[in-house]
Amino acid sequence: MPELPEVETIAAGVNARIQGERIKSVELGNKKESFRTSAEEMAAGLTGKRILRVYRVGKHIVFDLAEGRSKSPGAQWIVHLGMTGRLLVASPEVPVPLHTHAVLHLSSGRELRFVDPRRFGRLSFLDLGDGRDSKKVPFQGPGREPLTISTEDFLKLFRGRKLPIKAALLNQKLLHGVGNIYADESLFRAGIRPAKISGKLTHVELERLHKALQKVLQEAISLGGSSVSDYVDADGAKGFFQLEHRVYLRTGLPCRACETPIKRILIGGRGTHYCPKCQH
DNA sequence: ACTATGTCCTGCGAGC
DNA sequence: TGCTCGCAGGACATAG
Repeated sequence: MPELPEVETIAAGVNARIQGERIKSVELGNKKESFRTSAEEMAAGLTGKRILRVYRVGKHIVFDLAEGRSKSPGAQWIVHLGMTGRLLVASPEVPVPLHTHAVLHLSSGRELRFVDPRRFGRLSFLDLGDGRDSKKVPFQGPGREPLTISTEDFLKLFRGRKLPIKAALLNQKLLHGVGNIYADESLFRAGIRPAKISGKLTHVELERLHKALQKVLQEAISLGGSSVSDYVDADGAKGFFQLEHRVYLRTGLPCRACETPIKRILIGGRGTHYCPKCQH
């Protein structure tokens, strides 16, 4: 489940490998659910464009694309990895994995492949036009960036809400980029029970959560993210943050702080892990 | 305006 | 050993 730190790692890895390359041709699969923009429109839009830059917005990977030698993006390719999506840069002789839904043939002769067994991932193409149409704005993501949001704005997002704080953290329209791992991990580090109602958190608790979330995300980015199930970054290397998990998927194991067994409950249908002694 | 629930999809592991 | 079955979850549609 690639979340913000994993997507950041992958985007940086892809950028380092293919920045500046031109997309010579495109092959798209027939699994319609993978495409938010029709395959025809996407293939036509991508073909011939140059990749200016690859970066992360929320859990999305954004490719800024330009025509010819232009340095301003006239279009964007947006990749959401869903649960099991992967972006691989490979030579043509490397066998194409099962569940490959898109292949971009690049000017270097290599291929950028989008592989996604579960098909929760989504590809979209955004035409930005010549920059004069105010409706054609660059992709901004559904919510606010957790790494840069101010404490004041963070407090506003969660005040007055009647759902569990864990569910609120997962809502991408509030903060984008936080998923199940980092929701659980940040709540542990802030000492807050995941089932606690968002609107009942005190000012102090929300400040602690804001700090804890930013810290845990930054720590994870510096370790290359978590590789819990089938996430592999652009190098094919795995991240190491899972070694730092304090509660996520540690049901029944002793809390790293107090040795109380970690509990697992369901919140909004999601597995949720916490320490009953450290979190209140 | 919010919040809750069901759905999509494949791989994996438990259980027989 | 080999099979079935239930579960995992991010985003979105739909319902309340």
